[in-house]
Amino acid sequence: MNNILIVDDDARIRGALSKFLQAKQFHTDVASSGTSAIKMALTNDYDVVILDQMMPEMSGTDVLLELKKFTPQSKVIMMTGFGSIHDAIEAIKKGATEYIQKPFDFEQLSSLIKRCAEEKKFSQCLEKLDLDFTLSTLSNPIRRRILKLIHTHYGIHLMKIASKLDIDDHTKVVFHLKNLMKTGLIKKNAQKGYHMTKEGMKAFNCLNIIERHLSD
Amino acid sequence: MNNILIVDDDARIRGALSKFLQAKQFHTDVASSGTSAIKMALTNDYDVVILDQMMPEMSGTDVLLELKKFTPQSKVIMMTGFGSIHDAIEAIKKGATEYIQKPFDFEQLSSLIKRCAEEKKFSQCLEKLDLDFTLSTLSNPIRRRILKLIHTHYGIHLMKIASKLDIDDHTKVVFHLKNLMKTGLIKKNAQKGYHMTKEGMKAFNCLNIIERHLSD
DNA sequence: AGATTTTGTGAAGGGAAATTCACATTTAAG
DNA sequence: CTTAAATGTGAATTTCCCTTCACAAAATCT
Repeated sequence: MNNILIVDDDARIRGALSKFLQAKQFHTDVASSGTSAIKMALTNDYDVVILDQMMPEMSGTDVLLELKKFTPQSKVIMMTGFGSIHDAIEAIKKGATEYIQKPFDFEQLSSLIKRCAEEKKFSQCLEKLDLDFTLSTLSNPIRRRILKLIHTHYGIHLMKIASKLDIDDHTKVVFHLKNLMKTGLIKKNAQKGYHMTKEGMKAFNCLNIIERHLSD
Repeated sequence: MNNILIVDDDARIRGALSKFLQAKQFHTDVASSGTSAIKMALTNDYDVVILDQMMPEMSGTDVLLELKKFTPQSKVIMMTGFGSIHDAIEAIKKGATEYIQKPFDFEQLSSLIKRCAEEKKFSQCLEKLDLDFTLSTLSNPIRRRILKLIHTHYGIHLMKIASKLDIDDHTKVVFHLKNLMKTGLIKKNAQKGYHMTKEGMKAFNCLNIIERHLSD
């Protein structure tokens, strides 16, 4: 079920679009102005926003820019007037995902929405992959300790890590080191010393942020 | 194996203490001045620092204050001169974990160290519990989505969450909600609506910070 | 009151993560 | 060169997280 926001000053279009898309199993909200659209987008997290270019007060482009600021993850389809190719290109440049020229076939819009929703789902997956990896890596206390150790002891070796962590079975440490390497947070040099990567530093900073944040 | 740092300007005491404690299976480093002690503490993460009160340049108290700034997790035992109860009390007030009056029985110091090391292990457990819980809670993408949802929709109800997340089996959502409640990130009001706690807000902010951090 | 929806519990099962063990290879030391 | 220490691999096992299912209690609707 996708959340759609329809923004148009023309009540007839709003109504017709809303009805049609609901029949297509989308969940739709409507807004009659740019300001109300932004308010709704702030609290409701829409997958796709369908935006009329020509509106009094705020133009579609203005609304688009605001939406990109506050809810950049939402996909935006801009509805432009017939023949205004220029407007359409401008909208895409400013971050709209798609555009459609009035008057248009509702079926055409529907497939456009589907494509946008798919795209959104996909880009979310990509983002979440990183976050998932980082968080699940850091959620293990042993790996956190290893990361800290490697941070303070550049090029530290396996057995040194094991002894510092009071772990008898070195293969256990190997397991977590592999894990950290697989996620790209640390690397091993030719002398088999472990050191952090750029990503590792990022993750390490994240850890510090969390620790500071949670302990105040 | 505990890491101990011995700080004393008197070489004889340093040597004797070091030898004695090594025989007791502690790992010991020595420093002859406050400044070198601080440098070592910054890179080595000692469990217990044994600190002489009377030293040229930096007094033990000065060193103590610096240590508390940079490595607050280390426990500090202050060695004070005979009869200077006042110094001892001041040291404790300023954050020393224990004190011992010169001249002292080495065995006595050894048991003091053991106690400190235990205490450190314990306090670390407490800290890490929170961090562990929070991180492992946040490492699950469903729980992250629930947290976001509850953030934007104060007092949202179970089925609403399930439908927003496109999850058919509500018991799955219940599972994660319980999880979030157990870690104290969210609570349920009398009307069975879910809302965030202070801790939840903290965690939520952490998440946002991390997301920004990882995506740049 | 009866039906339906919402909310909740507990047990069973799948599967990934982590630990342990047995053993191989490489490197360093005497 | 021999020995010992350090490093590494793969399989077996355990543990823990998550999902699913069957079902029950509570709240809401008609």
